Amino acid sequence: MTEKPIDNTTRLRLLKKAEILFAEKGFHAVGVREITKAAKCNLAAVNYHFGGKMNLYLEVFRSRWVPRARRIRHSFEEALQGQESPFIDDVVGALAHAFLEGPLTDEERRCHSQLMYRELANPTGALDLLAENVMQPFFMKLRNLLRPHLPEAIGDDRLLLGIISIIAMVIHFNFSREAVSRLTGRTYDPAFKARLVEHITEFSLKGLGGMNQQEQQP
Amino acid sequence: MTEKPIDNTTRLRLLKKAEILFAEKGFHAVGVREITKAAKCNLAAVNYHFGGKMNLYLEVFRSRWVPRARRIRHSFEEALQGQESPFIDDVVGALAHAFLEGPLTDEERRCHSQLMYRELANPTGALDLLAENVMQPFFMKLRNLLRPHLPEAIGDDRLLLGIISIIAMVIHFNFSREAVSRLTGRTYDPAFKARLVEHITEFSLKGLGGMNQQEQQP
DNA sequence: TTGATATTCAAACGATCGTTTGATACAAAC
DNA sequence: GTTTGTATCAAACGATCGTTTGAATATCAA
Repeated sequence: MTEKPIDNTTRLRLLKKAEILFAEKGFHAVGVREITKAAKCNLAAVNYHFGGKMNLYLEVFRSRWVPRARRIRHSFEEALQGQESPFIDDVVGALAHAFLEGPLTDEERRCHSQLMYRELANPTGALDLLAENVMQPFFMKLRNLLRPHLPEAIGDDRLLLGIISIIAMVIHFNFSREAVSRLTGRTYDPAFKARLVEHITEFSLKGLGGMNQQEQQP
Repeated sequence: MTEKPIDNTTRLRLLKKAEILFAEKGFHAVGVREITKAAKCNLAAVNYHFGGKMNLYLEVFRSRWVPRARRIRHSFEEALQGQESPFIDDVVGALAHAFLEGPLTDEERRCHSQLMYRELANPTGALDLLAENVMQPFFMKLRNLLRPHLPEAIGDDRLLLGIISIIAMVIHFNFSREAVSRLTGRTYDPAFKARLVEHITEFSLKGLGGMNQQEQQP
């Protein structure tokens, strides 16, 4: 399957609507009837085109989520274009920007992070796909970018924890929007998002950079 | 309902098993039959004692999740015992400790964070309960604790973002254990948890403290 | 023991789930 | 026109869902 880039309309409509619904409600909370109704096609279309609800779910990740993750990563790398060994603040800034503002529309971003977090919370097999093909390589890339600018005393594990922390913030501010909005009293308009990027960059920069001022690990 | 602290065994067994299953699989993915089978009672017991699956779910949060959140908070405040105005690193350290090591067993902690994150991802009405009665007051408490030690130039919003970032790390390291383990190659044994507490404290401390060295917000 | 109340149980309820079926419409190839 | 293969459709499938029912059982005061 997935030999050619078929732009079958029904198939594509199903993927688009399914992605939105899966992101909004989660795999189990969405019915096939709800998806096909949203995609304006027949109930049997899911089984005809994908061979089942679960396969549709996996295909959403394969053909929609992963490419979008690549777009984010490209945006990140483009922001660092040319620089072979960019400064830390450039790296962190580009990272926060790519995720919170980046190349995606707001709807896409919401969809994207919701799908990922649901999969983190409820691994269904798609997690393996994400972890191995997207997250792992990205983390390694980040480590290699940050490594040259940090004291050698900072072990790889230490650096890795720092990176995970940054990602944790990016994810959290992206994902728990409702909680964040409730606490800060602000909506996710461009101004607030810019504010968040600034904050994450600042906070992470200090958090990372300050690590060498601490006493060495025994 | 919930007039007296009845220790009805069936009721309690249902709550305990339901909590574990809801945490593991999420509300929609768990059936009433699965719960009653785990609790070794009749299928109709859920409706008899709680009046429905959803009410059971809400009661899990009311009578199990919230009290545990209180225990965490008590542990946090106890770690700062006596000190009217503790240092920042004490506050942050106590915070990370309370969540990652704290008073809960490992199973309880897993259960606790999974339930919360599922509710953040899929608000079902329990979120209101959590946000208003637990999260909001806790965040205000943190703000008041940290405020005296930070330059006045740091606005409340800035401080709030910092706190949210810390919580984001705590949640993330607690919640996405599988992903973290995969990336770091370490299991969540006591040594690694202590390492995480140390890291979060360090990272947050620098992140917070460094904020005043940045240029002022226009 | 009796009567009243609270709890448990097997069985079935209607609704909805994901999936399958077989007929039908439509296209290009022969 | 006929054939062949793809796509869509209404309808129904069996399974499972949360919930209800009514009888059986346990508990305990009078």
